[in-house]
Amino acid sequence: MTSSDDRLQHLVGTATAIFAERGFRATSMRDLSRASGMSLAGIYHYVRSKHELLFLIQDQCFTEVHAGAVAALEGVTDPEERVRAFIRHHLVFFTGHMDKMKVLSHEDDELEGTMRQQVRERKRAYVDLLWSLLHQVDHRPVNPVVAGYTLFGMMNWIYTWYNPAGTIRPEQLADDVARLFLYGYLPSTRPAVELAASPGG
Amino acid sequence: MTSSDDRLQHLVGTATAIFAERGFRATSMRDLSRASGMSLAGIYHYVRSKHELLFLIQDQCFTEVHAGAVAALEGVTDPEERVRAFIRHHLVFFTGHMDKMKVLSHEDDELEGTMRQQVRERKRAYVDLLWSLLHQVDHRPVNPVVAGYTLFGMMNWIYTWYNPAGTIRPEQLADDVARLFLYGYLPSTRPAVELAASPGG
Amino acid sequence: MTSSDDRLQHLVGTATAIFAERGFRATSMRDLSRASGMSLAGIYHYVRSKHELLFLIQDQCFTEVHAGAVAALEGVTDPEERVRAFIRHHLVFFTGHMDKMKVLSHEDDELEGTMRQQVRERKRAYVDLLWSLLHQVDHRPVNPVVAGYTLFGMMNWIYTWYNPAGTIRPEQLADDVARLFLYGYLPSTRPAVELAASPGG
Amino acid sequence: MTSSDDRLQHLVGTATAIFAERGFRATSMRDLSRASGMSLAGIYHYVRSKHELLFLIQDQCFTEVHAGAVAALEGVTDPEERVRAFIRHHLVFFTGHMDKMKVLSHEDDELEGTMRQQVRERKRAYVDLLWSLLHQVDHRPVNPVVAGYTLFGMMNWIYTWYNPAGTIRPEQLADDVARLFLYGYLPSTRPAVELAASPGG
DNA sequence: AATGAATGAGGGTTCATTCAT
DNA sequence: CATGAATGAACCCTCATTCAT
Repeated sequence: MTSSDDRLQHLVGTATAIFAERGFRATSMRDLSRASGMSLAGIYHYVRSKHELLFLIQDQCFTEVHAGAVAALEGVTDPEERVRAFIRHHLVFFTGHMDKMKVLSHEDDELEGTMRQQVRERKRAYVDLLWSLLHQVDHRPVNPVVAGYTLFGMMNWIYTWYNPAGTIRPEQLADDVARLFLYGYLPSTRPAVELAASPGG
Repeated sequence: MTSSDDRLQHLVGTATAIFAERGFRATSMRDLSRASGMSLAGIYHYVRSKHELLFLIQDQCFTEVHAGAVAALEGVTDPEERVRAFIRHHLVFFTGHMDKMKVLSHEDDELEGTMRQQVRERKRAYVDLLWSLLHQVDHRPVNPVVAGYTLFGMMNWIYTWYNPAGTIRPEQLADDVARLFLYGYLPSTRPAVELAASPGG
Repeated sequence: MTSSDDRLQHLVGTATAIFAERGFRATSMRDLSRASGMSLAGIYHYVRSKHELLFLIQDQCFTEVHAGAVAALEGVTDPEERVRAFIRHHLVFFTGHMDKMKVLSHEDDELEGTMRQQVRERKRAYVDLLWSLLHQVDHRPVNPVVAGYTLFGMMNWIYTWYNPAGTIRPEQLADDVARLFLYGYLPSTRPAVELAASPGG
Repeated sequence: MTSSDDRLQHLVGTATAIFAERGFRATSMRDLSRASGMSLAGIYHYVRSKHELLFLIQDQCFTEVHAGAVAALEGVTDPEERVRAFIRHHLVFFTGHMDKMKVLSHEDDELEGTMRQQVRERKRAYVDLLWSLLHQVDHRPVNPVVAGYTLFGMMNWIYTWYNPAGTIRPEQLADDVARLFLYGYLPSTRPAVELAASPGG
């Protein structure tokens, strides 16, 4: 027996998959009807509009990652470790939900009015969390705004290339990204070498 | 007197702006007609379809950045410097053409058939160029695929947040990103510390 | 209360009339909308495309005439009489459905793919029926293919000139055509033979 | 060097072929432009409209067959022989010009106004010619209108099935049709009369 | 709760034709 | 003569949504 709420979640899940695959605009309510097995009119019992479906996806997802990140940070005290934990959680979460990630990133601009606002707020809360973590770490003098967005870029861009069924494991991906963000692509960096070399060799 | 080619370029330019603003699918040919000042049917003298317009934008743009990158690398021999030059060119170019960047990134999946293929090839050539640069630099043992895509993520994500009219200058942005990618967010000392600490660790 | 099927048949009927009057290509879906009293979009609830409407007309009609012909032949054993029965049925049927006849004849080449194929098959079954009747009658040594097509020409051409509201009754038309096909325009023929055989010639 | 008139005739010829193949309505001026090698606007130097092109085809063609029929009848005095001559000419002419035949038959209703009227008159003259021939032959008591249209049906229907490149020679086709029309499909009868008449013939 | 039926608005594209050059 | 460029009107069809049942 499926409850009304189950049916809504089934719908939201189907929508996530199809929006991710085809794009929000390119998906018709008929597509959703077909894919979800619900009648076209039936969908409107659970949702006021196509846009509300998108809203639900994005709202739920931001709420979920945010809560997940908070949980992942619990007990971690070292600032650098906390950044690493955030990165690891973000990537493990989204490599497991590539479709949500795509819908979040790609359909970022489709909502309007109240829905838009609420999603924006949820998103801001999540972004602000990373922001605060970055501030608490002793860092290279780069623009912190740039650093934050850059890190999100590193992580979120994976929706364009990462294949969860491929050889790269999510944890490994997370480690690589964390290492790249924290220490950079070059080996132990030049300054470090200089420092290490100066006193005792 | 405007030549036929000028008119086409005007059209492509208008389309780039509107596609970037509203998205390819959300833009109607009537929108383009209005914005370009050409009649709806007149557009079809220069372009076989709405998709061809997208194709022209993407094809031209990839051709252009690729040529620009090659030019920017000319005379630069140090491997690390070459990576930096690539990053700087990419970011200076795209901060000056945010709309193109958005259309390239956001409408990456709209084309089909031959057009898709050709754009894919142009893109590959450009990506491969960065790939080769990364290989020639002595680097931290991270998955090179991950490193390349991650760098593109850092750079391309700017279409979601960077405001060319704001306070961050393109060159400064480029420097920050390059530094972040090459040396990481943490201050240079850190690896040295690890090294120093290892004997006792 | 009109059932969904009634509405479809109403639509098919309207389409038959207008396609016959104006031609398939010259008829717009808006014309059909106007004439049927259904909204433009509403039409697409019953039919996938304008071509499907044409398909339905042709498919139903060939199915109908074929069944009618088979019924008309029932119990008729004399080969010559069977040919006559076929002719009579064909002409009585189509003089009563001039619009269908026109759409069948005039729009014979508009369909493509599966629809075309299916209509072709239905048509072939009907034509083959006449073919077999002609073979079973003792006949003048003319090319049988020519004879068959010629007879269809005699009958089908009426869509270009026959007026059901005029003075010529369908049955009379059928008799005339049957007599022309079987005995020819010139007198003599069988009576002539009888005459020749008679004593006083 | 091609004269202006040659160019027009080239255009009319091309149009005939394409109208026959695709239908008048389904043929665009661009199709004609492509097929004729003339520019789209250039066509309008020779012709006021697409409809005028159809008019020229039909007008010329009816004029031509009519003149041909008159010539074919010259010197033939026997009424029955005259009917046969008409049939033979009609079929030999049109098997050699299948495309014209199709355009004449299939696009019979496209013209309007003066053009329509003039074509109608030319057609009437030609039809009346057959009419008069049929009246002068001693015939079976069928409705003469029916007989005339029926004969045209026998002959004109060939545009739906006859293949000039096939095995049936035009002359043979003409003989078969003439025999069918004059003597009918059933055997002998008639020859018996001829036999009976021969002693004194 | 669920759905078949219905629709106004709008989508991309093609058309016959005109006109400046 | 010839043509590239241009366009208003119209094409078939799809859309998100509503409503009677």
